[in-house]
Amino acid sequence: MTAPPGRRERKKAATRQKIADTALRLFLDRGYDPVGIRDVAAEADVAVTTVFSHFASKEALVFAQDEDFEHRLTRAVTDRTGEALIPALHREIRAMVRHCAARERAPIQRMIGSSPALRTYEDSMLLRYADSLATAIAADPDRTPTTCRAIARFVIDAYAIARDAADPETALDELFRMIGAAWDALD
Amino acid sequence: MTAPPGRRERKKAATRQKIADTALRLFLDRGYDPVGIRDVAAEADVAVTTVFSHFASKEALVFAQDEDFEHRLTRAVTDRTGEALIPALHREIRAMVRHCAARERAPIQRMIGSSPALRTYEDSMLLRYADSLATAIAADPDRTPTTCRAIARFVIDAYAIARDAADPETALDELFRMIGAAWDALD
DNA sequence: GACCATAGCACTAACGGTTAGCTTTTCAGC
DNA sequence: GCTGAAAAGCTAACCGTTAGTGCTATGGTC
Repeated sequence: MTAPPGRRERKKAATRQKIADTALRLFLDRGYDPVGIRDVAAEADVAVTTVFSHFASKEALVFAQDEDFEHRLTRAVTDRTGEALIPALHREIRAMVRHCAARERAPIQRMIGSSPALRTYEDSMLLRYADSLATAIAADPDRTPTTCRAIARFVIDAYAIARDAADPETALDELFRMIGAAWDALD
Repeated sequence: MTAPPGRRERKKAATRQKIADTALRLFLDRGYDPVGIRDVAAEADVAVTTVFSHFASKEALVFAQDEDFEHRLTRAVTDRTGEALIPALHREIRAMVRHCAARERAPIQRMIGSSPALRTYEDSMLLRYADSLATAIAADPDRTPTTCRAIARFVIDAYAIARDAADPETALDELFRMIGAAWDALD
């Protein structure tokens, strides 16, 4: 994908990574709210403006690694060969749920759950994913825009609900049974 | 409900109303972003801290009137006598969509639509409504928590999607056909 | 190898939403 | 009227975020 990264881009990526790592370390160590942007910048040895040139907001620092979720979701729709839409999405969402339930993610999830700002940010992030997903689904000309938006949001809902459930995978199966029924009701 | 309001509470309510009215007037007049909290406070002739003692944030000023939506939704579930769940919710959401599509609301909707901060705030507000609604639905012991949360979020999705559709009422009918199918799939 | 356009970063200073700390006013009940 | 508490006020700050400006290193071009 990136044949000759070039020194400049490598340095840029390194700076970005250093900022993200430092921020996550400080957040997990002292808590999200008590650590200020100025603290992160000082610890990463960059200027405050540099932090904001790499990340749009303080909350974005926490979700720096989750940015490919959006692409994975849309590719799960566009790249499928013959497979039906709902099962493909089911599979992808299951992988995402598993990834977030990994043991190493537990402290991060706890931090997100205990900060209203982070929760709100994640919710709006997921809504943006739903919009992208709806666009991808709408490539099928048989479905109305309303239907596509609905399925997209239902799928995102399923992710959010299953992740917080006691038994995520079982809950996800149940949720996708509902989504499948909703999808099939459009004849 | 509130037998003797009392002078103190009347004055408090009046102050709150004055702040909300002033804010909405200034926002619609000069735009949401350009008008600061200090402008609103000065124009309403109160202190900045008084504004924040009545409203949790600047965005909340815009949605001061929509606070009974949450109660209307939960009551639509708890107060129904024999009526099935989904039709009752369909009726209530239709009323809410109609209310928001009223001619007098157009400038406000336009303002909300053109401000990312307001859009995000409304989205998180709707998610809170979904949580309340899920709790109300969960009063029926036959349904799992996961199912209740799913239906609640689907219903809120339907509201959000229908409101932005070209033909809101037709879209809402289609969306509730999907929700009904999802609901019936749980046997 | 020298030259230049540009991207990345730094620094200062500010803006705007939000809150803390504390005083003053206003109402309700005795 | 007196008192305790709620409401409102004032000041001053905190913190995320941005504008403005300039410096430096890098990559492409001659």
